[in-house]
Amino acid sequence: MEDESYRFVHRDHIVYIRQIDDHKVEISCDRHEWDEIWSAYFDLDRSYDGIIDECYGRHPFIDRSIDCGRGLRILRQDPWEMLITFIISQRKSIPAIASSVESICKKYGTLVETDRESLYLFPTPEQLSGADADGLSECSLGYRVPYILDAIDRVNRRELDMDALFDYDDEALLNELLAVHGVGIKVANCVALFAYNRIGCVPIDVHIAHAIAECGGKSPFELYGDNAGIMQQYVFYYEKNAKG
DNA sequence: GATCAGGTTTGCA
DNA sequence: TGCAAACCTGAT
Repeated sequence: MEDESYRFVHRDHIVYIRQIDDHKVEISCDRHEWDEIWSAYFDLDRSYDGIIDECYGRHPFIDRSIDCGRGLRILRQDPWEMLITFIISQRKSIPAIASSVESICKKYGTLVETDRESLYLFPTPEQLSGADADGLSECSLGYRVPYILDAIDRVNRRELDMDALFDYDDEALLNELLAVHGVGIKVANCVALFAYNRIGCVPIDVHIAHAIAECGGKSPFELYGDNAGIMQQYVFYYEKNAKG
């Protein structure tokens, strides 16, 4: 934002956070909303320092990634939004993904006025229930349109209950997600990790695959059990941003 | 104009 | 079970 604060949106909640100095931040919401919504969203109950202490020293490539990515956290984002967003993500660049998601928000989502700006929320399954192939095509979704329609249909028919999936174990959760047309193993793991906080799940995209190849073709993530997904995040950041 | 981008499906050994 | 080819579309 222009005043250098960051905006976060979770369902119909919006918060602005601005860093004041190394130890202070300014937060736009009240204590109650912070405790009810944002504390969980930022995964604040989890000690990332503790996880790093536990994991550090097992593999040189991972150690290097941790050194570059210290401070990263896995957000607990909305499952429905993550499902649709990661279906869209396949064979798209990040700017193209953002553009498509923005188009969907603007076309189907609710307009919200905060004291700083107006923006469109990500549409609920109900709001998308009226979407058709022509409308979705206008969001530059290409061959993903029938995938999105299947996801919308499954949720609105209650064949897929995004909230109920919180109670499933990892394997059952992945299987439910994989049943959606256009959802493969990578997208399913992304939703599991970034929406359901399954930090043992490791989405393998081109960057992670490249990292594994650099490790002689043997996945270093097997060394970390339930924390493998967090190591994946450090490696992803390292491969994409910090390397070289 | 060709190639690629945070994959998945489909078809065929 | 395993491996290519095909797939929409915008960016480089």
